[in-house]
Amino acid sequence: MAKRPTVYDVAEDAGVSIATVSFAFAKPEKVRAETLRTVLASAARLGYVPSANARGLAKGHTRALGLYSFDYLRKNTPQEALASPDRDDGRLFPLYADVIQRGVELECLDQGYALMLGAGSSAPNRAPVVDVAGRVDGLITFVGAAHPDLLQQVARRIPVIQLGGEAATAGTHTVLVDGTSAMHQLADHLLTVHGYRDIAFVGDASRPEFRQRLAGLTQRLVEAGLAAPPVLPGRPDINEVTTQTIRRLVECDELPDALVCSTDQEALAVLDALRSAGKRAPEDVAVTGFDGILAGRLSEPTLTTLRQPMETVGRTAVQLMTTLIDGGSVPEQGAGLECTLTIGHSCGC
Amino acid sequence: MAKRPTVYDVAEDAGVSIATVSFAFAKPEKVRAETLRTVLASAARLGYVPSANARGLAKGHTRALGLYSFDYLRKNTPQEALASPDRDDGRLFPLYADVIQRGVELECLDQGYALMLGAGSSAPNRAPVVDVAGRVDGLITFVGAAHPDLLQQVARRIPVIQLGGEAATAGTHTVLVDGTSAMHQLADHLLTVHGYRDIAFVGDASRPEFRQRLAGLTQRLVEAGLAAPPVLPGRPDINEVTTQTIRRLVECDELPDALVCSTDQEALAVLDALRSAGKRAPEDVAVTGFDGILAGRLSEPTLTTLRQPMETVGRTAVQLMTTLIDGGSVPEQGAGLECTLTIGHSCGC
DNA sequence: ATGAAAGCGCTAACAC
DNA sequence: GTGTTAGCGCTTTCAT
Repeated sequence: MAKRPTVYDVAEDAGVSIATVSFAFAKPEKVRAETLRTVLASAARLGYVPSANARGLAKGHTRALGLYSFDYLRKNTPQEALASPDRDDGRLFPLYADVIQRGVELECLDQGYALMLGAGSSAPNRAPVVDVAGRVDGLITFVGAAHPDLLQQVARRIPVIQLGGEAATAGTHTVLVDGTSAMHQLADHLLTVHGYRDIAFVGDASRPEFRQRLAGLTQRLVEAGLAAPPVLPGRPDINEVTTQTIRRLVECDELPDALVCSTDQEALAVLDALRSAGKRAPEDVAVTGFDGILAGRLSEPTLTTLRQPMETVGRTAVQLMTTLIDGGSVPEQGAGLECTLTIGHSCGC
Repeated sequence: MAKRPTVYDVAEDAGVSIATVSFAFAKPEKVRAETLRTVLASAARLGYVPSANARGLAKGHTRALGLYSFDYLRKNTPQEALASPDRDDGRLFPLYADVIQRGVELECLDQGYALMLGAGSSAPNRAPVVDVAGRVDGLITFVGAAHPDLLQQVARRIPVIQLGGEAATAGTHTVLVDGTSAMHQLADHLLTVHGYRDIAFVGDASRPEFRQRLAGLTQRLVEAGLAAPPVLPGRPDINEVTTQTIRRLVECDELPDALVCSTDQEALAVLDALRSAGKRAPEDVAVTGFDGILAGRLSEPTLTTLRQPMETVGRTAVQLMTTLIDGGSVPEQGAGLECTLTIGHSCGC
């Protein structure tokens, strides 16, 4: 890495000015063929690689998009066997966020944008979200991955799109998934097909998707003349919490007809917890998830869940972003993308 | 995105110099508490986000790594049913490269680096690999994803590490996987446990991993007094090629005892092709793969394969890279990482 | 068609 | 502790 050659080096070597070197790369047609050859030859020989930093600085944009995600979503949480022997450690893969990310990657590729990945906590202090924001023309982030204040700050500089949640931070755009109507479908299935009446909700109230999903469920239960579902604590990232919840339920012999979980990860944790508590799903209690991750189709029993159009979410975000960057305007919240009720064995079907 | 505030704006607003603003962020302890508060307040109010481009330019590095991969590996190739209903389209996921990428991502996160993703063809012309190379402190690339000449050029500027292949381009480092000894294991299994004698190899000779794997197999066959295996054309990215190959074999009634495929994707394609030709594995012919992707564990029959430590490959690359960036030195080719023989049903077990 | 020169936003000496 | 200033490497008028 001795000396990174610059335009100056190339210019000198080729016996032209730096402007010509620049043009040779940017607008080859504006340079005489002869000169062009000389310059390109020098560049190749010297091993010239243009600095995207300098270019970005000069042009005011970088042709790169940023994707910011939770760090805890990406950490490895030890899990049960089905948790992919495919991996060196225990984390389930691919998770919800992984598939969305894939959509983002693919669409960036298609649109000719580079993608900068970053992740971190949602702590309000010097967060890395600003770090990635400073490098790109637009920032896509999972709802809740970064502190709203920070995002709002970033949004004054570049377009910001939040993924998969409801409600946007001011100045920010959102790709919506219709969690409410999705839950309606599930509730209808549980109520009508299975005739369950005693239904509880398991989830982490601090997660952004929680409220909407719970609301959707509650709505249908109430419409059916039932009480709002009890909410049991669970945390997709800390199985222990879920385990405690289930143990308590089992010890008090208070298992409901069905445990509707806020996410698939949560549901899988519930399935594990039930198993170790000596109970079975769906015989002793029905269990459902939300998201439609791969692991849910491999679990025993297979998970009844609401499958989100994950890749589409990612691709849509990038499409909105490029529109925004090109000066176009898009509604702050697009129509919510639809989820698909996917029936597995865990609901009793 | 009206006006992206800069250090100048913040400085003016806070009534200090730009140097103080810079210090406030870089070395808060070198600034009087009072001043610090003022500056930070102004920055927050103005929505100041430091430009990583400018910073990178000034400091000479970016704290970002680049990962460059095949575009065709990431495109969607329509596949058979098992090809993951989890997805919006037909591509298998996660593939070999996806899991390695995950390892890279995770390790970057751990080390505090941002990750820039890029992909493209291996065409020698204005390739995007240079584009991502220009933005980062180090470039990790899949063997064969970028043209060697280009890589060599890039390597004069920043450290370059190639993934998963043998042989490095000059000036480049490599994370090796020991494909040869892996193939030995498989060959021994096929030869000893199953007693197969008539073994053929299926793969794309233009792919970098091809040679090593074929060599490993050939070696053992020859040692066992057999002829070198015939090589049948297949291309992991174009099922049609594999289909043709299998059809021809079946029509001529020349199916060998076993078809050793260069990759899992190839093996899955072979399985499909056999099925549509009315033949079955492992009854009519044994089939094996290489890589250990998820889809191979979900296929029918499950695939006997050599599982690469994919996540470890990715993490190792990042570790080498940071060592290199910090001025350390590492051997051009580390010891090859070991693969694990994973027995499925496709070999007849 | 090519060159000269003025920034782009930030960091890092070096002064004060 | 804070301000001045000279770059970092490239793009881009504006001349020539």
